[in-house]
Amino acid sequence: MIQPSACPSGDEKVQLFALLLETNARLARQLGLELEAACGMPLAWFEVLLQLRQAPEGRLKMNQVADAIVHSTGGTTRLVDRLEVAGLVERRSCPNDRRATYVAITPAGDTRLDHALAVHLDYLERHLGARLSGGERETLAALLEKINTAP
Amino acid sequence: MIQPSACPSGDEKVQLFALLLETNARLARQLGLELEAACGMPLAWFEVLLQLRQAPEGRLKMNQVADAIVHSTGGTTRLVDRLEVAGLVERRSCPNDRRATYVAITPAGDTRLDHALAVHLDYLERHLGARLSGGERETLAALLEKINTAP
DNA sequence: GACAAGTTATTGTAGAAGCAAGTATACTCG
DNA sequence: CGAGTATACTTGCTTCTACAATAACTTGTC
Repeated sequence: MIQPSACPSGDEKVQLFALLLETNARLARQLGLELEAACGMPLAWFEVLLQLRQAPEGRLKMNQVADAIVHSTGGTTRLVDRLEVAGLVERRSCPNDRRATYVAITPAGDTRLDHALAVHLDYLERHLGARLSGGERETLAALLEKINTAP
Repeated sequence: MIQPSACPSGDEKVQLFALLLETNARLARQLGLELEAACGMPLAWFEVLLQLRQAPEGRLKMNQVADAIVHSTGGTTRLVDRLEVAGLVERRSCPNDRRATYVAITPAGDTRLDHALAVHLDYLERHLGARLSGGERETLAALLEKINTAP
């Protein structure tokens, strides 16, 4: 034990949190670099496209995108702007609610996402697949889900 | 299953990765807000101070700080600049290697860190403590360690 | 000892994200 | 119906971070 018990910086939860932060940062950084190098696509773009593909009809409202990727709405507006300029995504008006706008993945976006997914899967195989068994990955997913449940 | 098997976006590892990203982003954002509100301290400052306290003699070299918090060295230079202006940290020359500079936590930094840790522990109790058992936290930590091991 | 190659930190510049304010649309209730 | 409130997005501004180039120093080799 590095720190005496009077000092809470050695607390088990503190360590766990720090570990989570670090693991995530390393994975995200590495994947981001590989994605950028291989596809010219920032990780944030990939996240958006993936969320759109998984959504019913391949589209989400702006605020749903923001929530899914945990960005502010302002940041999401600009992010979608860039994706739209790149032609990977398009805005569509929402007939029921004229305040809202849908973000839909385009065919070009679909193609680019396939390419990015190939890179991503290769990356995951090397990092998650090689280091964790299938059972371990399931366990990890279950634990993260538990943390992620709304308060 | 939402997507047919031909589409790898539903792949188990892809989902796991997305979940990791999301969980981390939510926790970091929430903690960052609470820390900022209660202590006027950004999460990045907290991370640096915590790493310094845990280091032997309460100091690290710049590049060790950068690695520990997963920042670029350029970004770390500026981050330490701000911490130094705030008086929470100080730079010290390294006698053995005059290229390197130590970053050491100051008494003021120690005090602020204690305050921030109180907020942090309260936060962790609510989010990790309440949602995961001690055994689950251990398991999670072990799995993250496995991922985190260098290639 | 001196040159080459590698390491460590800083700086210039650009891009991305957040917050807060602003605009437009929808909902609620008297 | 109309005033007031809530929601959805955008925009202005600021801050933070990364990348690349640079400067200072160390190490290895001849």
